[in-house]
Order: sequence, then structure tokens, then C-alpha cells
Amino acid sequence: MQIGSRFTIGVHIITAIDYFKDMDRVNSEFLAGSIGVNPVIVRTVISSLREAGIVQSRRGSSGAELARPLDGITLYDVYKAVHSVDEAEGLFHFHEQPNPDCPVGRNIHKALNPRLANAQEALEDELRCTTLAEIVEETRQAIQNELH
Amino acid sequence: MQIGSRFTIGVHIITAIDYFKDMDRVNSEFLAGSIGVNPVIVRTVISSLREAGIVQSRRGSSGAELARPLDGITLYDVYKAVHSVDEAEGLFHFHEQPNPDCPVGRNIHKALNPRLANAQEALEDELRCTTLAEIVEETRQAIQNELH
DNA sequence: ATAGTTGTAATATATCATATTACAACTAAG
DNA sequence: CTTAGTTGTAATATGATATATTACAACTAT
Repeated sequence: MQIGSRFTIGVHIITAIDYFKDMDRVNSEFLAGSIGVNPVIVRTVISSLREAGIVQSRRGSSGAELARPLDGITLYDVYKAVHSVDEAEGLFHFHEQPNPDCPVGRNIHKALNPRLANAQEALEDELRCTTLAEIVEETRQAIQNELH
Repeated sequence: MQIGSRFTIGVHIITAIDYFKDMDRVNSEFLAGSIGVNPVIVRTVISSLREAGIVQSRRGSSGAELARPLDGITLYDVYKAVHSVDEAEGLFHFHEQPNPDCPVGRNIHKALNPRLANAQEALEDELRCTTLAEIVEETRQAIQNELH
């Protein structure tokens, strides 16, 4: 069980938009080529990022742009934007039909749910610690280091 | 995208084994009734817990028992035992074919992977903070509180 | 006008979790 | 030692969901 790749695709998109902004026409086909997925997937993820106010894009006009500075975007923002995880359901899937006629069945969630929420929050807090500015900067440095 | 219910099923199993150990014959059918899933799923999860040294069970002999004290079992132990998440793959699914001919495509994982690992570790560390002794105790208290 | 792109729906495919069926291996009780 | 009942596990089916693909109207820029 894994968190879907739309999250890392979203990070890749933002990084590529910034990196290539002065060099190429960064449209969905170009991005799809860099990421290695279908252009429609790219457009779908971009739509999510647009709805979250992270990037700008519109019909007919080729290419996407960032809607706010890179240091104002965290990994958590991207994670939430692409809704890799359903907000209401939470990260952990609790078995859905514990028996209400069983004392354990109807009470265990009271003990377990707060712990699952804490674990999910720990993950999200960690994602909030990194901005896309850091990701882009480190990617640029990695590219520089290739030259040696 | 969610972490599968085998994890919470595992916690439910351990809690029920302890709670009912002096009252009922806690076999896979009984547990399946309490949890609300198929008995074979219960037996599969118990197999995982047995391989992790958390419970004891064997062919023919009805019922499972705990293999070690409840305060020596953490939520993380259960989480790992049922392999809700593949060890090698990690919690986050990185898109699999970033373009090696693109500088961003072949370098972004260097910047992103450590952050994803940190987030996963934060989640797991939080799961290590809770023992099954706490879960069982709180479940017992919740059952007690029902009487008022 | 025209060529090219986006947004989005519809559909297909792939993957994986859970459900179900089936049964040999085994235990315990009589 | 026979029998009823359970476990471990394989095989298969079902269901849910993520990603891929096709298609095209809406739109932009030239």
C-alpha cells in the first residue's frame, strides 16, 4: 500500500516549471516527457495544483507558471493539493464493520483513532518542513555536480 | 489512497485475544465476527503476526495467544508485521520513469527522496510511541464507561 | 482563420486489497 | 484411534482505485 505517485509528479512539475521557465515552452507534453507519464495525467495534476493556488494555467494558453514564490509552497501543500489521501477518510483505512454487538468491536476505535490521527499528523508536519524552494535548489545543485 | 485495513485488523485481533482470553474460545471465526471480515483474512493477519513473534497459533489447535506481553508490542510492530507497506518501496510511490535525458528528471529524486524518507520515519516513530497495552487498557475503560 | 494547447469527460487497463472457496494438515477430545 | 473441528494456505473471484488512453470542445495567440 503506497501513497500514489501524483504527489511526486506534482513536485516534479513545479520543479520543472521553475527550472525550464526561461529555456523551453513548458507545456503538458514537455512535462510528460520529463516525468515519464501521460500528458493527461500532467494536466490533471496541474488542475489540482491550480485549484490550490500553486500554479497558473488556462485553456489554449501554452505552459504553466507558478502562482506564488517557491518558498511559499511546502511539500504538504502539494500533497494536499493532489489529494493523494482523502481528507475525510484519513491516511489509515480502519476496517469498516466492527461488530457493534461486541464490546471490543464497538469500542476499539475510541482507543485507536487518536493514535492514527497523531501518526498522520506527524507525517504531515514533516512534509510542512520542506519548501519547494529547497527542492528546486538541491535539484539545481545536483545538476551542477553532474558536470564534475 | 490509504494504508490497508489489515493494520487496524491486526490491532483488533490482539486486543480481542487479550480481552476474551478467559471468556471465550478466540478462534478465527469468533474474531472474524467481532471484526466484521472474512475468517480467512483473520487467519492471514494472524499468520503475519505469528511470523513477527507477536502471537502464537498452530494448525488444528483452536485459538491464538499472545507471544509476548502487551507492553512489549507497539503499533509500529503490528504495522510492520502485516506489511501494509512494502519495506523496499517505501510509503510514497515515486513515479517510476523520470526521463534520464532530462536534468530535472534524473536529479529530482536526490532532493526529494530524503524528505519522503523523513516523513515516513516521522509516521513510524509516532506509531512506536503507543503500546498495545495502552490500546487494550483504553478499550477496557471505554467498555466500562458504557455502563453509565 | 489557423495551428496548437488546455480542461475534462469517458473509457480502458493494471494493480492490489479483500472476499470466498476449498482442502490438506493437524489437534484435541472422547 | 476415530472423529469433529480448526488452522494454514493456495487458488480464484470480486471490487476499488490509480494510471493510461482516446477524444474533443473551449480557448489562445499568431
